[in-house]
Amino acid sequence: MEAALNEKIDAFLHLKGLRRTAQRDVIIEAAFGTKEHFTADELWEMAKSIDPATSRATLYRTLNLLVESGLLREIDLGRDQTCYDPNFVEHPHHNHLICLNCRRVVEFEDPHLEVLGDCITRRLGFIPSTKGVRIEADCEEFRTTGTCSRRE
Amino acid sequence: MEAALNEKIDAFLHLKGLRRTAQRDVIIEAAFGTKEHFTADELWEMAKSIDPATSRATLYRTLNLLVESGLLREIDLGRDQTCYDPNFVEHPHHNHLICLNCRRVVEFEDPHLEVLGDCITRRLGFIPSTKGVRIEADCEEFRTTGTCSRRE
DNA sequence: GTTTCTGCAAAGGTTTTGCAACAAA
DNA sequence: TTTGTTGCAAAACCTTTGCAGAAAC
Repeated sequence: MEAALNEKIDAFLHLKGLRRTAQRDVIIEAAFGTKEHFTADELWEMAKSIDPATSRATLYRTLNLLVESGLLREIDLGRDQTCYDPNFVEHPHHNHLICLNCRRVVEFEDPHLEVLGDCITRRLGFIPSTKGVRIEADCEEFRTTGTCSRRE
Repeated sequence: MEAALNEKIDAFLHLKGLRRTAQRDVIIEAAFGTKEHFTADELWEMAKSIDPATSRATLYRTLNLLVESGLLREIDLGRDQTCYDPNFVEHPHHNHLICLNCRRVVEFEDPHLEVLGDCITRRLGFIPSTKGVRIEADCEEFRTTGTCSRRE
C-alpha cells in the first residue's frame, strides 16, 4: 500500500478513536489495489482473494468508514448498486463521463470546467467545494450502429 | 394534466401496444402534479391522496414505464433511494446542483456549460446526447457556521 | 374474445444490526 | 482492563414478480 494513503488512514482512525485491524487492512488493500470502480460485492471478491475469510458485514462497515474518511467516494454510474471510486486520493478533482448505453465510464479533468463550475455554484448562492461533475452521453458506436458492443 | 404531456403519454403507450388505465392516470397525475423531485415512496403517498387504493406494485411498474418513455428521469441526489425528476418535459436541458451537507437541490441551465460539456464529450470520443451535469457543493450556511438548518 | 393490467403476497437482492466472543490499545 | 471489532444470523429495506381475476381494446 502507498505510504501516503497509509498515513491518511492512520490519521483518520486515530482521530475517531478507531482501531487498525487485520480485517480492515485486507479490505483497504483490496479497495486501493485497483483503479477500477467497484461495487460492494466486487470488492468482497477482491478482498476474499487476499483473505478468503473476509466477511460481508465487516466489508460493509469498513466501506462506510472509508467513505466517511473521504478516501473513497460513492459515485453513481447508473447501475443498480452503489459504486465506489478509489481514485480520488490521487486525483481529487476528476470527473466522470458515462455512456448511457453501455455504461462505460471515462474519468477526466478540465480546468475550464473547474472555473465555470465554480462560477455557476457561486451564482446560485453556494460555495464551491468538493465538485464532482458528471456528464452523460452516448458512445460513438451506439450513435452510429444503434447498439454498442460493450453493452452489458 | 397538461395537454402536451397527455399526448406524449398516449403516443408512448400506443407505440408500445400498452393500455391507458385509471390506475396509471392516477400515478401520472401525481408524478407531474409536482415540480419537486420524489422517491417511489413519496410518489406513492401523493398517488394515494388522489386514490387511496393505489398499489405499490402498479406504482413501481408505472414508474418504470415513465422512465422508459423519457417523460420522467431518474436522478441521483445522493439519497438512499432513487429519486425521480418530473421537470424534464418542460426543461429538457436542466442540470442539478446538490448541497452535500443538507441535500438541497437547485436546478439550473447554463449555455456556457452546455457548450463546454459538448466539447469535453467530443474530446473524449463520445457524441453528446442527453447531458445531465451534476455539481456538488456546500451551501453558504454550512461553510459559515459548520452546519445547516436544512439538514435532514 | 384476446391481450394486457392489477393487486396481492411472496420472493429477490442489497445493506444493516443485535449479540456474544474476540482483539487492539 | 477497557473499549472497539468481528462474524454470524436475522432483520430491514426497497423493488420485482408469479399468478388469478379484472379490465381495456
